[in-house]
Amino acid sequence: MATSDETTPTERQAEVLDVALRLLVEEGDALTMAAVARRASCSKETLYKWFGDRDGLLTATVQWQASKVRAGNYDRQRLDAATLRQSLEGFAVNWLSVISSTTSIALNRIAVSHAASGKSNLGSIVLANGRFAIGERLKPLLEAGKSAGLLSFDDTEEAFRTFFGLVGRDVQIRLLLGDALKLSTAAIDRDAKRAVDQFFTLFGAANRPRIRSL
Amino acid sequence: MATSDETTPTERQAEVLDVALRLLVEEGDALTMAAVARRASCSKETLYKWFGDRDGLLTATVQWQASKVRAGNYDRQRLDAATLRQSLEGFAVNWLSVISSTTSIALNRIAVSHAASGKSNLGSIVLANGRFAIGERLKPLLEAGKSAGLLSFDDTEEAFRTFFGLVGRDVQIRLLLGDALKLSTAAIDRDAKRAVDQFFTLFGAANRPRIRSL
DNA sequence: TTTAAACCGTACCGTACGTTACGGTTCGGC
DNA sequence: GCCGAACCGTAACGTACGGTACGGTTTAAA
Repeated sequence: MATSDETTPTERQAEVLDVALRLLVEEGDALTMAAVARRASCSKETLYKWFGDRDGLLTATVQWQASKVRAGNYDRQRLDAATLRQSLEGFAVNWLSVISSTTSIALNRIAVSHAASGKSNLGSIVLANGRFAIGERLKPLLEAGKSAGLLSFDDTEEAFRTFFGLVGRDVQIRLLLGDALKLSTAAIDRDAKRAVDQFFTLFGAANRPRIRSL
Repeated sequence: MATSDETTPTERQAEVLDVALRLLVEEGDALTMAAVARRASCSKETLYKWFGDRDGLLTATVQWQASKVRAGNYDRQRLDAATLRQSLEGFAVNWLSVISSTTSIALNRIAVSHAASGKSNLGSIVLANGRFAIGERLKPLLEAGKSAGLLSFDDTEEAFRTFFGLVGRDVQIRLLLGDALKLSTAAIDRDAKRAVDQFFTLFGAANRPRIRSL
């Protein structure tokens, strides 16, 4: 399940991976080894030496992007209602920003295509660094909120999945399918607040806040 | 935006499209014209005559599947709370069943891949017959619920998108990325009820029901 | 200065597949 | 029974691209 044996690339390799990433965003799966070599000013022979084959290059590229995104966990000291709300909004803003970025869209598309023929594990890599990574980072916060008497739920995983749904809604599938949905940072902030409000309405403990009106 | 000029296929063409559909589910985008011809016992020449090129065949196949799925709209007479809840649960069950079906997964994957290179409009077709079709069918029900004093919201579209998020959560993206998520009909029923409960908690009018506990 | 490894650029090979061409067969209309 | 349209099966063409080979160049250690 973990993203195993991803050895950190050298500086030159990182350059190549950045080129591959850019090309992946521009051309999607139509990316060719020749194009990467040309743009990165390296030989195809080197590409094959470093990454084995095309799948290896794609895998390394996806992992390279993932390694750039890992955000630090929120530490939870002095967790009051305001802090919890703020942290949740932070997660929501971050997630919406990620899934609406051209990079995420391109990578998810590649991973989805490859998940079809099971010929590589790009799907699990993206899943592990996206949906599941954010889950593992968010769940401690939810449980802290529960311990602090701010939230109420039985199953942390279920609570998280609902949060996930309230935040993402139809955004990711629409973007993946090519809908020209535009998310300004203002819209993202608004959506994040709305999602957190709704989450508190559903899972806020005892004295239900209802601060903002819908 | 509409799925234009989809002329209904002849019986023989429908056979071929069914073969293509089956092949698409089995092999994803690795489907070849030769494979379709072989399996459908028709000549490649005929395929090209009927569908123009590979993209034409894929497009026709996606539209063919879409034409099979169109469900009738729910008519809303005597709309009380129980009926509304039941209708919403019906929508949720239906939607979860669709997105977790192998056919939907395969078609969405194809559409996502093709949306990358913008070389066809499979993405918009799938979107129009999935996310947007269900939206157009559900929104009248939501508005009827509002008129009947059972629901309370300002923006129907926003209310629908929240419903969409509560129902689908992380299911579709996980399945598209190859996660081995299994949804039994029992689990679908449970999820549908949970989503509708949550929806009523968020948008139920005035005297908030809270029938089921979470 | 020599030398070997790493690497660049380019040419080359093999193959898969979209697309076209064509001979043979079926079938409905006359 | 004759004809042409539609269609089947197969063969052939062209090309794009993954993968390999190789000569020339840089780099750095000995």
